[in-house]
Amino acid sequence: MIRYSGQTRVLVAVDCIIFGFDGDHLKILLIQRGFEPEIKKWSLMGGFIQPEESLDQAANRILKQLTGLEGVYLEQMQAFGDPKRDPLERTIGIVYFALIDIHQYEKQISHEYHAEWFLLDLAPNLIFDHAEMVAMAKQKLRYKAALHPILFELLPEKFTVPQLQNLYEGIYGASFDKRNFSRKLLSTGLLIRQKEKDKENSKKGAFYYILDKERYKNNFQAFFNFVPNPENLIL
Amino acid sequence: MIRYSGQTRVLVAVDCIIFGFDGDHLKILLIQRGFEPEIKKWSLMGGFIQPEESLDQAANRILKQLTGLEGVYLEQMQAFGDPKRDPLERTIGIVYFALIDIHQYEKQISHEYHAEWFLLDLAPNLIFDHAEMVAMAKQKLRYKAALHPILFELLPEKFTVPQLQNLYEGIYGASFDKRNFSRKLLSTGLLIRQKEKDKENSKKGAFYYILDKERYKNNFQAFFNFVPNPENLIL
DNA sequence: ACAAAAGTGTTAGCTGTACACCCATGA
DNA sequence: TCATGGGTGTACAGCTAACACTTTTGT
Repeated sequence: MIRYSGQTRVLVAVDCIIFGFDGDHLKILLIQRGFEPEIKKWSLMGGFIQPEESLDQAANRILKQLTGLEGVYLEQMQAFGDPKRDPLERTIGIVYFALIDIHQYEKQISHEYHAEWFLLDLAPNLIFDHAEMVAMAKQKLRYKAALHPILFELLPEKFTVPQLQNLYEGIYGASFDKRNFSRKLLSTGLLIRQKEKDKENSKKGAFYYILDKERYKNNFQAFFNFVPNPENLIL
Repeated sequence: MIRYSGQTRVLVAVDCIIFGFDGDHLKILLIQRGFEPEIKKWSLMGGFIQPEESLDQAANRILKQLTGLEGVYLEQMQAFGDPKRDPLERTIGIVYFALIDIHQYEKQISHEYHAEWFLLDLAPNLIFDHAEMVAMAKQKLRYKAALHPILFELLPEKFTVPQLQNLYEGIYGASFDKRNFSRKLLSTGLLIRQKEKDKENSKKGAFYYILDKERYKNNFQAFFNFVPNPENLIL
């Protein structure tokens, strides 16, 4: 087979930043690396790209290996290519970030990787440049969530407005007026109120809502303004 | 040297989408590919990553090779990794997009690559998946320019408000009210009016402005709303 | 009865947008 | 003097944000 001559070939790894929300805090799922170098240190879940798979396929495969989940929100973020980022051998790292329902994950967890959820702001030291990747993903999530309705991906199918508000408040480290929040949210027309209430978090109970998937798809690219005074936030 | 065993190494190419604005239309700079496969076909400017350079360095090198320019706006966009995207050998393509002042380029052009500017919507057929890359870059540019003041990068140091409005109108294929446009723009405080006027495009002449670089840096991450009715645009 | 969280309505200020006229100049 | 493009002000509508009270129910 003819190939390009005189060029260096390198490893390409796909790393996944997996976000989850436990009801109070935003978390990321980390694993203990199973091979040298840096064995046993905390790391993002990743893997080398295989000969016959695309980048998206690799990311989905890696996510499934760890969480058992398929069809979740997964987006390519950025490629990292410092020549020294992996001390053993040059590796280009292509980072994806995923938003999953943390409770779904708990049902299907694979224990093979010694994975653990960490509070986003209290994560342990990570190998290589993974901390930089996580920092960028956090920025990106804030940025994107301010404009597009992606945070639903972190919640179960049925969720309440106060839960969603908690999530936004957690992500932006700010508190929003609940009347304005609820009005803005419901005015998108993306939510369908259910008959049942969530009685776990209050005596009165809060109505469950589900996403109107059709409208969600159609409205995804529209600009929203889910965060009051976005110019005051550090993105 | 110890290496990761049993893994496939692949080529990594960096491809640059170079945008320019001729005063009326948004254009991209394409080259005629100089080697097989697909020799002589139109292509983005690209090159394989070298052993000791980072991705950003590679992109800057490639941009400089073609245009002679340094220090221009350059942003990593997306990695493309379909296993069959290059028929000769598997190659991961990492795409950057650059915004340059087309007139600067003309001063420093390298003729080595048979480069030509094409109207964005009338570009020729491109090799591999380059057309997909360009389509994505166009979307991304529209998206980003609606929120951040990046289009200055396409203009000379001194520019007029009508020029800038032309640029926005070209990019969004829409026409904006000049009173509202000018007010919105000047209210950002990013522009400093000069004493001279551009007399080339009108008898009365239009004041030149320059960017307040300090404020530009500080305000870059703030949200703007440069495009009226953004929800009507297809991004 | 009381504590705790859910749910809802009004107003004032601001921002976005529509719209029309005068100005400066070269031909 | 006229045609061309540059520059500006105002008014209305819609949105954002600030703000407080009632409802429900478990204990």
